[in-house]
Amino acid sequence: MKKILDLIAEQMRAAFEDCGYAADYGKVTLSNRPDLCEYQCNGAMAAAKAYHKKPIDIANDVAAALKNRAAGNTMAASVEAVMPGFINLKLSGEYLAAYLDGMRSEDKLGVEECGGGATVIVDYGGANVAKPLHVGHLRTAIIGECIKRMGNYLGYRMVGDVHLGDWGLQMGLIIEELRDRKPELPYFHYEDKRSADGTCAEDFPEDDSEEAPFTISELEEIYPAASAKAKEDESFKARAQEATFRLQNGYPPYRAIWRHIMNVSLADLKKNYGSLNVTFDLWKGESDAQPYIPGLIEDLTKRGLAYESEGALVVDIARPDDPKELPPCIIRKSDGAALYATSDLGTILERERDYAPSEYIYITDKRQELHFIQVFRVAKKAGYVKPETKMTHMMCGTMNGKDGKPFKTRAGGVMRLENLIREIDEAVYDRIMENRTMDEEEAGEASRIIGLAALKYGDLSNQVSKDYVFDVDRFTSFEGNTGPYILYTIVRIKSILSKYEQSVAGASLAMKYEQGQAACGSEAGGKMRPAQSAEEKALMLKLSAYNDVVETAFAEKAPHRLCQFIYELSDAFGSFYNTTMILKEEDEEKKAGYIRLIRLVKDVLESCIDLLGFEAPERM
RNA sequence: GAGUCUGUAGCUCAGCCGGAUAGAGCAACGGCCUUCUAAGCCGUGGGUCGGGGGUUCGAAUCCCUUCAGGCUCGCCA
Repeated sequence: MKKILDLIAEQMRAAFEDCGYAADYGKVTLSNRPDLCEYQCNGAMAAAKAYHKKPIDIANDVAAALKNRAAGNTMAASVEAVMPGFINLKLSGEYLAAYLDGMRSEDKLGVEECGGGATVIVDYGGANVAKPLHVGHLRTAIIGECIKRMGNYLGYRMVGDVHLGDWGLQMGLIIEELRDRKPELPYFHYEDKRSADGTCAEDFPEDDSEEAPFTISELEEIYPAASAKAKEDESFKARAQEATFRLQNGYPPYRAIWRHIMNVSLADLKKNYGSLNVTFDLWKGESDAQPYIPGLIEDLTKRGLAYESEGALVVDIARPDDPKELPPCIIRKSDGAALYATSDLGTILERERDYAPSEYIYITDKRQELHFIQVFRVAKKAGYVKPETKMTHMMCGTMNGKDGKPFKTRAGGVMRLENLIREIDEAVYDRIMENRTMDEEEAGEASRIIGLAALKYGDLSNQVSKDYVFDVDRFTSFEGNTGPYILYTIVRIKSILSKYEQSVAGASLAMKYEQGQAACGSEAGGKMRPAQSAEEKALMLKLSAYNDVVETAFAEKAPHRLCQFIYELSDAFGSFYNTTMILKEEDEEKKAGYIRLIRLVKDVLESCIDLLGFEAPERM
């Protein structure tokens, strides 16, 4: 469906042309003075200078022309020119009701699929293997999931990749720490067995079926211990580097350990991301890029793009118009090892081969800005990515505590994601139990759903690029502009709808037998009615902006716009609900109209929270 | 030092490709439940949009300058 603002603007542009002005001045926006009008056009003031006329004269002319045109259709209820030159417009109730009927009849409630099936890679998550997810992973996961869902909804083919950190020194550290702790493990007796009988008796199965001889809890404890040890113990660090080197060169026992670590860690990561309602299409990692790296380096070197500098192999990426000269991108360290940028470039080669996406979206902490400038420029310069392919780096602000500094636990450590989630769920649970009569099981289930909404909405309602204050107390207080408030709105609507359906079902049981499914929700076939009150009109106007909001939120990569919209929609519903007794309405046709309206509100809200990545409970 | 981002009510944030009286929420205060979930609704108070200059009919929004804070600045990821 066309966006309602565009439909109005079409008329407005035509009206400007009717009066001999350029159509461009006919831009229409939502009114910022709801007390005066619903939509406004400021074009007359902009046109005043170009045409050497008084703004109000132009506005008057155009308003008259618009009324003239409007005679042939039902769009506007009122059009007026106001000093100094605003053109104010109110929509007719019939027109608005018909527009909402259009939304009701479409699968996506009026949202057009503008994506055309174009493939977009979304690289978010960035979890490290064998390390627990912590709050630093929260934003990118939540935002990435939302971007992916919005894109899919709009008809893009979004491919989400977690892109694990699975190939660095951390693996060597774990291997050596494991050797110190459990020297009896077969990985560390590969040569013994081999020399004993001359064959690889203790070869390690290539499949991943064999159970790993350690648990995720052990791994999570091993890594920090090993990391600390490496800082103090040079020989340990050297061993870890050697182990890393051997792993990367395919030493079978270490490959086996690596696979086992991956299995254990992946299962845990999937569980944790799952509890956030975050899923990935691809569970690729840095290790998958390794096969591309030798060819990459050879290619860049052969073509003269990469050269030796201070012992490292680098590619220049500076441009003359940069405000500051940017350092070159290092693709091979002086010790010969590849690094972050190399791995990301290798990954791009693989993605070009497998997907040839029309856009890349990387979602990371903003501190990685320089890294992605470098990688993007090298990829474009070398022609690995087509010039027209968009490469976007969404830079997330930091999640701070109430003190304005990066979020920490009370003890001062890094907060594990699962602990954070548990803390929120428990706060929600307490809240439910103190206010509501709900059995413990249902409350437990509800607290997970509501807690996730509180967490995600609290994050997504802030601008992506800005730092924001994460305040558990505030997020779990659930008043005002919060996720639970949105859920509460949905739950209240659901409650009314189910009561209505019960009454309809009771009244028309006989009819139901005859007409099959038609009886229940018999209001569905009817038409939306023009608003009967200011509150109802405001609610309908807000609803009509849905397709515009979704499109804008994705185009601007701005989930907070979606949050703002559903808050305003919930707010408009709240006012309507408070002034209109829906089920007590005696006029059945009027009541059915209310039901049609609030059902659409519910559908839009549910659709939005699905895009944001959470859901509503049945009761709360 | 250079680059970059941020600065809006006591607190947390919208608004920023120029438009009418700068908006919400929290906190404070006052109303509204024998009526569809009061996690709600209605209302009151609260602002030199960091400061200064400029462009414009018109600036929180654009430009310059200044102050304060964050982040980044070649071999970590």
